[in-house]
Amino acid sequence: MVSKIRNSAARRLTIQRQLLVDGAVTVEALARDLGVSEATIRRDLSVIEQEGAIRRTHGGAIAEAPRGADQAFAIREQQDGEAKRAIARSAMTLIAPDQTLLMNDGSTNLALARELVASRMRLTVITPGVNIAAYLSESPDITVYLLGGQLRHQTLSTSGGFAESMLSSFNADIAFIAAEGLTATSGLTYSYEKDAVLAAAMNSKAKTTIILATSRKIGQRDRITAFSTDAIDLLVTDCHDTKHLQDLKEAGMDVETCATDAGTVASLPTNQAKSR
Amino acid sequence: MVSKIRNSAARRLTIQRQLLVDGAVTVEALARDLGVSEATIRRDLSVIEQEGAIRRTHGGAIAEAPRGADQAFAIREQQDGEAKRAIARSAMTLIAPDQTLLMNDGSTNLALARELVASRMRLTVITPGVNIAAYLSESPDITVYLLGGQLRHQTLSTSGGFAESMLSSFNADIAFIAAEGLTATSGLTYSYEKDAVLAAAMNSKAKTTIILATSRKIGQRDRITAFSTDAIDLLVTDCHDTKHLQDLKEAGMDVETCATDAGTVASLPTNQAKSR
DNA sequence: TGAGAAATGAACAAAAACAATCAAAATTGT
DNA sequence: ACAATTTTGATTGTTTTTGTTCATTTCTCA
Repeated sequence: MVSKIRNSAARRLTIQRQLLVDGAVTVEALARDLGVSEATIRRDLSVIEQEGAIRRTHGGAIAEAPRGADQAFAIREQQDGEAKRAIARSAMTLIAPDQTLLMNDGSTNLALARELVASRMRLTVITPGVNIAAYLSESPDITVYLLGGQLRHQTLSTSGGFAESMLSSFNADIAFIAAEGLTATSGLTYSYEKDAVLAAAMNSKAKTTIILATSRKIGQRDRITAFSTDAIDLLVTDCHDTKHLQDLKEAGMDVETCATDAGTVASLPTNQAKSR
Repeated sequence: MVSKIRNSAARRLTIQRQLLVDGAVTVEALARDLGVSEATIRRDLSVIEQEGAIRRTHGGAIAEAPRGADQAFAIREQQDGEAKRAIARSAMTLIAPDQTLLMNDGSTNLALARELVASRMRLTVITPGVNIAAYLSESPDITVYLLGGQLRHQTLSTSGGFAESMLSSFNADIAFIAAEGLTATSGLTYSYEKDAVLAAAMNSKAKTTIILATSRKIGQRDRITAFSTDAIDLLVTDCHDTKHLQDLKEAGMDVETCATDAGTVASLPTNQAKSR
């Protein structure tokens, strides 16, 4: 789908970028997307491997786990990368220039961050996610406020009283909230209390609340409910499971489903996903 | 598409602009779009390369300072890395387990963060620096509080009212403050107002204030003074310039100088992983 | 565990891009 | 307007990159 890239260095940068985003690439997909032969891709991967930062595998390559301060820059979606991109692109249509957005932590919101930067829109974003904030701050068009608080190293995001108190100063147009679980009866749920509390606070500080959830999250119910479905203005998802969607619609929720362009990242090599 | 540009300087500007936007260009496309021969484009690229900012490649060129996600791969090796490590190791001797530390942004404090993680000491650290916080959060022994606020992309650190107000809740044992400039008469100085204000706030919230400064910073005076020398409990530096040090000592400051020579480094058993 | 499929690396030939050179065209200074 | 200088485009031989083929290795799954 990407235009043919005939510049070897630029092509390698493209590969590295995709590795950052998806964490893994396949020789086959790269050769198809970049319009070159698989041999060329293999040679590229070898070069990139020399420079560190990736590890070659059969069928492709995976990004090395970023260490130390570089974690903050690593934009990576472990799974459903294509679905998350599709959701993010769909969500982009809801955003107007000069708006103020809230975004909580989560890989779907990372995907949205990429689209925000690409859009060159002037925006203000408030987020507890360190990697979302670091990514967004690279754009001269986006003003980023990072919510303070204790840093959880698993997610590299802040939460707790400091974050909530700082959040209370803001008034946003849209809150983009990435779900951990969403059901018609239990609403939006998380497995950590502080995530749920912060999500609820975000909901109350934005005119519009939009939930982003891959099909994996729909029907999932975690321990703590952040808020119920009637607080949700819109759900953007790639889920096409009619049963679940029907339930959610009957709970009074608007739902926007987006197509994930099939074929693209159809088959990632299976054995390498859990490398650490 | 583009009308034929007959002015070489204007054409080069067009090329540079496209490099800025797209990150990469190809000789073929430029020759077609600008209506000149490929040889001309190659000459243009060579000229632009001389001025820096781009790197020539087969097939075209790419922007030298890769933007966006690519920065993650380019871990900038910092100036005076050896001196900063030596200062950080020296500062480590001043820290006891279970203390609460304040650390402002700056590469010397990043070096200190490495030592903190390596030490396996139980600590609490409060910092506005995103990369310092991300680095420290790797350690299970360190509790990290990230100060909230607007994120400056040059330094990837927060500052401003939110950070100060959050900071006011903490009471720390030691504030490690990385200097931008330090002189006996003007005290600790910064080029940005908000950095200076935050440094002053840190000073007031810690029992002990320790300044970390490489020799490059000593004698340097920037626009804004954070606080004067009498607020400083100790200066840790690699500077051996007797004149400057004498001035600072006369201003009532304790000074600890550390050796940076390779010999000293070898004798110390710090085997930090230096992971890359 | 083993057969079959997929992916890999090496070798080589084709294609693309390159630098160097030189002459034509354009620009500049007088 | 004219000569000097710079810029440009075409041609050449050379270098780099790419695609293809094929023997070998690795993976899959029955």
